[in-house]
Amino acid sequence: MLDNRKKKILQAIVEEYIETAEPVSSKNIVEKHGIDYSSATIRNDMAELEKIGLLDKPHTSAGRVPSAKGYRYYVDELLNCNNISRQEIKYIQTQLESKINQIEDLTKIATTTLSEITHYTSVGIGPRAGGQEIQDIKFVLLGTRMLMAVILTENGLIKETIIKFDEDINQEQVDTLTYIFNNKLKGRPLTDIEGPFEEYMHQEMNSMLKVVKPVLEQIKKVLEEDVQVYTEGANKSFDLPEFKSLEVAKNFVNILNTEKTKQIIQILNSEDNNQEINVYIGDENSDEALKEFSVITFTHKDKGKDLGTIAIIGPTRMDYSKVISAMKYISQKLNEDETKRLDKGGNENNE
Amino acid sequence: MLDNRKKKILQAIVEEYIETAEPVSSKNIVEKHGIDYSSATIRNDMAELEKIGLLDKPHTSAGRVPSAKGYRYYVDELLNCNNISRQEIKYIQTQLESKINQIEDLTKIATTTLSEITHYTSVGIGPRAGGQEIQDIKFVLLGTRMLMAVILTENGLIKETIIKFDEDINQEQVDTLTYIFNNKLKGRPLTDIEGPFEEYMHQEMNSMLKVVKPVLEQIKKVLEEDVQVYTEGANKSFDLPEFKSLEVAKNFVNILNTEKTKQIIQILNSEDNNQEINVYIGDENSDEALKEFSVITFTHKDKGKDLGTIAIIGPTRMDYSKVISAMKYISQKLNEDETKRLDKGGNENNE
DNA sequence: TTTAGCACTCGAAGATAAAAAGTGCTAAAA
DNA sequence: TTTTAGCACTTTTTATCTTCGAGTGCTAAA
Repeated sequence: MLDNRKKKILQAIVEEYIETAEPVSSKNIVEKHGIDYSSATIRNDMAELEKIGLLDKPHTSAGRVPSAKGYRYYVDELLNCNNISRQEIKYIQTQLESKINQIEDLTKIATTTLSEITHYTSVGIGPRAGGQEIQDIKFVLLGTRMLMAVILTENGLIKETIIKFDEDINQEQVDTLTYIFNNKLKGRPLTDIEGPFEEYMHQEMNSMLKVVKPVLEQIKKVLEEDVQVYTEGANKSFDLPEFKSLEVAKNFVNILNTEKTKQIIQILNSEDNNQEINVYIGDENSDEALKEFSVITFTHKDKGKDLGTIAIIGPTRMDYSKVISAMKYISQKLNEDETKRLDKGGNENNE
Repeated sequence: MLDNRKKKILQAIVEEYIETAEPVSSKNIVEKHGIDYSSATIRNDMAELEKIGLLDKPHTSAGRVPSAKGYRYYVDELLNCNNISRQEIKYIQTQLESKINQIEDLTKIATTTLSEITHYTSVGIGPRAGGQEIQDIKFVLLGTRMLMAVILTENGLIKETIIKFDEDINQEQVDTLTYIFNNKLKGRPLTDIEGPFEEYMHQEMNSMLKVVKPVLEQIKKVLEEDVQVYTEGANKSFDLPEFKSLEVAKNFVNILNTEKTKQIIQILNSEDNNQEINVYIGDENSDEALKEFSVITFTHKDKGKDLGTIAIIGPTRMDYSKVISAMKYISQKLNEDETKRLDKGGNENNE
């Protein structure tokens, strides 16, 4: 357990370093952070904080820098998570209330807003469709050899895809298709489309196989692949001093490579953590590429159902207070809206 | 007009510089590019090429570097635009022939493929829907207060959007909607949805206004906004020596900012140029941010209709020969496939 | 018209030195 | 026991100078 003064010193160092990106000296703490002891006293405490592993020292004659563990302590114990101004609150409200037609749009807007408020790079991924219950499936014939499948889930997620055929198909076949799919799948999780349902179709619906097979394949493809990824404000990070190092900048661009981002966020989220907001600092990240960055994520959920994940990615020297405050507020706001949305039966005004 | 030797020297300098990123010396040209004159002779020619503005000199004791004008001459007069290997051709074929369901997918795959072949960053934007003729419009009721509109155009472009209502709507209203829209809009360009049609609806269809108004608004929104942008291989550029300069790297990331890319490519394409492939070298770009980069674009067209634009963005020291060769091949291949696709009536196998 | 030869220029790389910033420790003060 | 003044020590930063090498430009001859 740290005594009070050490806590204050750690906090001062973390906050000063977040602000200036320069190692913090004992003198600086006395002068700028109103801790009324001599610099020698501070130095002694700093040496101890370093011994416990909360601070690092770039070299002998530099000041101190928080270690990953130091940031962790700060985030867990010292951080003010209500660091958000009236203006910012107003801005978030305006943004989130703009006209939205789908859950994906909501995630996207939240992603953008978060990046704008925090000035860090944000990444959003749409909800994983997997576990959700199917509410309705529609098939629409487009021309003679093309079909559109529209799948609605309980949470208002809408997936649509185009299916093309080698031969003409007619309205009757489409109606049968609609009937079978709805009859067998309504109320079941999306994942049921693969597995038992597929087997059933193959065995019982032999006559329809020519139509059913491409449909199933295409739907499966869409459910697997189509996780939308939004990246916002990648350029903002490049103004940060840590991006002076070409190596860091390169790694960062590599991480934002869509393929990789998706993977990473999913790894992060799968790691049990059912906290509202998850913070991964530096080498706490299991992914090698992320070890010199920090990631803060939250998943917008409703009754345990995933509605999309949003993350902030930045240097370990990140303004945790600001990011976490903004996330908390956005998260809360999304939940309010969600409640409203469901109360109204999914019928927001389009105007 | 350049004499033969000067042409050869210019070509040697451009190609050597593209390969090594180092200023090229007179000695290098004699030794590595089989031009059988003394270095002094080459030096004299180089001085003249510099005087005409085709070469630049970083400083007195460095070799020469092509100027934007020099690259332009090279691209227009000296370039081998058939610089593509058997292997690469094969790879492109495989990629483009993979299962594709929509024009957007095709643009996306072509964008990815181009980046993979050239090792530069590529950007693709989906077709602008604007001018295309409407082939069919479908409305699908999803629940009681939600409608999906699906618009098919003559070229197989499919746009869909969700519309939400304040009040319940019924199947009858949807049928009326379908009838009116198709009756009035089939065979007309998409742009007709705004303007005369909108006025007509407001005047004649007063009874339906509550339903029609949100529909029109949402459709207009989708047609305006929803130009897909794909960026591929942004990380590849970061290995190029010009990206050692932080300033350059930063500008580049800024350009790839989705918003901006879209804008830029559309500016580039609006500049009359109805060439198959357009090359904009360094300060030939009107956009300030692009002046230290080169952009090569082509638009995949069918009967004058825009089916998507793909661009390569890289340093002015770009391997024009390789990029242009790859683009030419992809462009040609896309046109072949397009012909096939239309012949078959838009019915590719889904398998 | 071409080329050999050489003086000249400029940047890159290395060496040295002085300056600046901060710590760690010792010994004294509170 | 805790705090602090003071100072030696360490390490980075910055500036200046030198040297080295690469490459040109020009002159005069082939």
